[in-house]
Amino acid sequence: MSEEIKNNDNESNTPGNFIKEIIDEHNKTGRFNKEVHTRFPPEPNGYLHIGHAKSICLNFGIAKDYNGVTNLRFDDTNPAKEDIEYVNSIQEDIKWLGFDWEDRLFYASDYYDKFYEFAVELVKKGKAYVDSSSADEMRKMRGTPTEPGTESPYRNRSVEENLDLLERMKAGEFEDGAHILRAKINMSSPNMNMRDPAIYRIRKVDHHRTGDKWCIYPMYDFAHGLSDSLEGITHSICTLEFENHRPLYDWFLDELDVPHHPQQIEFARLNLSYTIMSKRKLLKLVEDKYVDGWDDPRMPTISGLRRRGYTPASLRNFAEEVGVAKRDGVIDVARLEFAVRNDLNATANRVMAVLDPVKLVITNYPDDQIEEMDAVNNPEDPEAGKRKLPFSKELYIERNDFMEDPPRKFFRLAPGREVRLRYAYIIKCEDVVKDPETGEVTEIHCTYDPETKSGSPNAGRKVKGTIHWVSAKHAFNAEVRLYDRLFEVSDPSGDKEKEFTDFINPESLKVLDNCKLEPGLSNAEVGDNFQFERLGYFCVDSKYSEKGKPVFNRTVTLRDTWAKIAKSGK
RNA sequence: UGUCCCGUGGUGUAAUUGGCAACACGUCUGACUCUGGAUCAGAAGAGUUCAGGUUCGAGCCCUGACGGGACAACCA
Repeated sequence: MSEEIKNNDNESNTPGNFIKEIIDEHNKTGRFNKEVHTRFPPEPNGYLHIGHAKSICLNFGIAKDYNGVTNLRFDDTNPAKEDIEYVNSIQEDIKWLGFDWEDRLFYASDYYDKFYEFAVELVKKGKAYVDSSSADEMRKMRGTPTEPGTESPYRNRSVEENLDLLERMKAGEFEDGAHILRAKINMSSPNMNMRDPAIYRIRKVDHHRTGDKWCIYPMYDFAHGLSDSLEGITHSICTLEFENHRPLYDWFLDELDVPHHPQQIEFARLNLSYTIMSKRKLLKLVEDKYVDGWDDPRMPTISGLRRRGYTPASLRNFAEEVGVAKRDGVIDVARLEFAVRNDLNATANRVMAVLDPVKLVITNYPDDQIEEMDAVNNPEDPEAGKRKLPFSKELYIERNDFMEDPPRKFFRLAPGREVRLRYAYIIKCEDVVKDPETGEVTEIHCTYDPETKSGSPNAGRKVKGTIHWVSAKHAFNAEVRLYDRLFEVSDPSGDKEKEFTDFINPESLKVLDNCKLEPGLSNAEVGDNFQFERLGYFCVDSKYSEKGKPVFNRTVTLRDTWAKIAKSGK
């Protein structure tokens, strides 16, 4: 009996954060007499990344917490940078993440007519003017953060003249940059954003939605708050760098005759160690071919993470775990890796895969005998059932599961030692065959103990190690791609002397083309996730796989305490 | 030399709105184990940037310092 938790209907019941405090306060005072309404407002100028995922989870999550709704709105006010390709990929990524904007898909460009009317209203109120200074002149007149700006010589044009000029700007009479519409606020404001910011600029380019209808386009600061207002957004959540823009956001809504004034709230964007998030830099990685496109499995893009094998749930849980605050910080990628492991551990079927094979011969096993061994698909999930694994005299095992001269704490195979072959027998290493030239081990000869078959009554004998294997004659040969962190330093942008590309991890991708997998894996399909026992989680690559010939990507390794011991040298 | 924001274990978030700091990741033990995975049990680790003040009592309020960040696109 624990029904003591009291809950206001309009109060959240998930862990607190500063945004919820603000919303709770609004609900208490009745600032908005409507449900919580948020929006996710990407500019369609690139692919979404894990940082956007945080924002998506936040916006949709907060709304859901309060029984509200969320819009998807493309902030498409700069046609020069935007493209339909991005509006499509963005929608795909949000859906894949598991969020639904239902019928609330909007574009800032839907409001271009209204924006123009608002601009006219501003001009008529004497709150905006057309400036004919060049961009360069304007920059000089803007001053610096510590010095006030100076007023433009065009600042006091009459309303009539401004109206006329604005109309002719719209009509296409002027070239790009000839004139610009500015808000008339305060050139000596300590907040640079208030020094007569631009509202409309001339851009004679086609827009991916409105075509050539417009040649003047609104600026973000003008368009964003108005879009929010028109859509009835209550809480407009954005990142910290817009903090100084809030007075301007509010100014437009105060000056203009709008029915509704949303609250802008800023939070700290996601920073991940060993990861780059800047769109410009991600673009460089793609353009200069450091990676294999926006969806390269090493990219922090949602499409990259998807191809890497990350699940939507793992990303959502990650976003939930890292929380939200105003303090800027860096999240360790290890947490993202934890999130996938955690999800995949519960859901991914286990399979046997030998990535770096060396042949193992069981000398006392009958030449042509084949046994079917029972293997559990997922010990975490009884529903997942069992499967049969063919076992025979010649097997492949992982090269690094054998050492001729093992260090302390090495529990695996070595001359004279016993290990268990998972789901099969205990074997003992009797001999090693080497290439006379290179000295490389080419075959390991073992004997098996027939009494120790997995599942049999006498199987109980304990040995120190268990290793995985694949029957040589049944093995499915496949390509496996081992991905690791793209950068070898925690903060690739932290060194002023060097380019971030100087820190690319040369081992971030290893392609292995002679991997021996259990036969059933030949049927694996895109979207399947597996745990290769003792190695890590792998998925079927969506780009290089062919029917019947899947290529596998390593999503993340298993936690590996042996690697840690080996590395520490003890 | 301006304005705004931020400052809690290694990292990230909490702290019933003023009642002697909790959770997660990471780290380290140990148990268990046919995955050196998972699981289980436990440990170490902050007295909340600093200094004053208000208060019976401050991480929460006030003042000042210090530290970090944002702002000078006709980008978003």
